[in-house]
Amino acid sequence: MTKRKPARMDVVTPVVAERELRPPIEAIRAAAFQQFAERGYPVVTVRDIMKACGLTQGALYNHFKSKDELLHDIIASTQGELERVTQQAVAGAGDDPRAKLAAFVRVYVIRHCGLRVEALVANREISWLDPGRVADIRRSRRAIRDVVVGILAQGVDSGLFDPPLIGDRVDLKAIAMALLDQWTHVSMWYGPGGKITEEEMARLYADMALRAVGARA
Amino acid sequence: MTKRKPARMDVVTPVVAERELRPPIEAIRAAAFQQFAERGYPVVTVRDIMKACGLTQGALYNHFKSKDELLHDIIASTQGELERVTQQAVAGAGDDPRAKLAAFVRVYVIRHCGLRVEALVANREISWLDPGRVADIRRSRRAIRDVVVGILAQGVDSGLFDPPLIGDRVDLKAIAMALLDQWTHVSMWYGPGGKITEEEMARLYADMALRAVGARA
DNA sequence: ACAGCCCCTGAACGGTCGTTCATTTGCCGG
DNA sequence: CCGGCAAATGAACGACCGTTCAGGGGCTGT
Repeated sequence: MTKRKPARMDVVTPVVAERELRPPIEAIRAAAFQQFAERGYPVVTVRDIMKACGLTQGALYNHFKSKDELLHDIIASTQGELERVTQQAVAGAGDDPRAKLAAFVRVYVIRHCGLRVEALVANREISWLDPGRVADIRRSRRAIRDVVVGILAQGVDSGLFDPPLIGDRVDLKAIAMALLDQWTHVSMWYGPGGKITEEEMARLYADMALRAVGARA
Repeated sequence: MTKRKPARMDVVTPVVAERELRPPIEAIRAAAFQQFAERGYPVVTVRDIMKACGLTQGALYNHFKSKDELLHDIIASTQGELERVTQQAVAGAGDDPRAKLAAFVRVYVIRHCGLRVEALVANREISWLDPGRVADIRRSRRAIRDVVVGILAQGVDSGLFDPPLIGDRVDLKAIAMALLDQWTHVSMWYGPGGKITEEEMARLYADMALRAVGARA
């Protein structure tokens, strides 16, 4: 409702107005994020996004080449940060693969509880991307999976993990996929309103994972 | 390419032509199924679906009231059958909750490996449905979850399961959700081309589930 | 043989989409 | 104070959407 003049107001920008995402490009990103998460990329129109941040349709194209580029921008930054924080968590967890796995799960699950919106967008909306643009997202996802596979492999080699077999072989990739599916999709049903805190969720999922891979007590 | 006359051909319909899904309504369902799975409900047009089964746009409305009703028809039948086969599997597994859980996982996972398309549609496309139409789908999903919760509760009561705690309480609903997420999303990455058979997948997932809930050997 | 009916056709409708663009706005350095 | 420029406007464009409907077979029962 409040008309939004281009807004320069003062040399000292009021602190309250800080939260209004001053660079319009950030406002667009934020608005698109929320709308994509709530309703899905194909049904959210450029007009929707721009109205949500007090601009008109045409202004989008001063900042992004297309609606598609906007989505890619959003997903890529989210995915990149996920890759970064998980690798960092594992690196800071010492040598024990059990601690590494627990640290990974904790960061991953908490992130998917708290940033439900981002997780949802990144996981559900990739398919709308140009084939060319989706490649680097898939690469990042494979990289994250390989971190898990690496932890599992170390655990098996050191005799600390005793994962279930397929026939007479272990398929660490399949196990990693199964676990990641489980962790990723907390974002689909966890609500901060419930009785369980994010920290409790993280612990529950870590427990289940350690049990599933047969971690020694 | 091949023009498709209304096709009645003979009293004895050739066996080869059997596979062409004679009742057009079935052809529409099948075509819609595949297209929704591959590209997603909002971007698949009525014209796409009808062209895929050799008809024109308008013919859809001889069989369905709207595109929305078509999606609901597809999802509801898939979901209903899933509910049926899982309940049946549990009922035929005897009294031991470990056997019940294993039987449930087996049916559920194999179904999601083999009917990847259906599973994908049912799980990804509900959000496009009218709010009114989605209610019974959600009910069915809750029913399936409650079957799992029931099995877990029986296992805990009988001392055969020792699931991870949240604080000092068990939250069987959260555990059931976590497991179901894991089982559901095999449809997102399992490919029949790989080295693992559906049966092996089922066994792997059952193993992981039994471990996760702390089933006694 | 003919009526009746089911079903398909394909043009048409009203809307909305992503995107473009000429025009206007308001800030900035000098 | 002014010229330049980044950025917003909002009308316009062409395409395509879901849906409707008048018209036209070919089948079936009598």
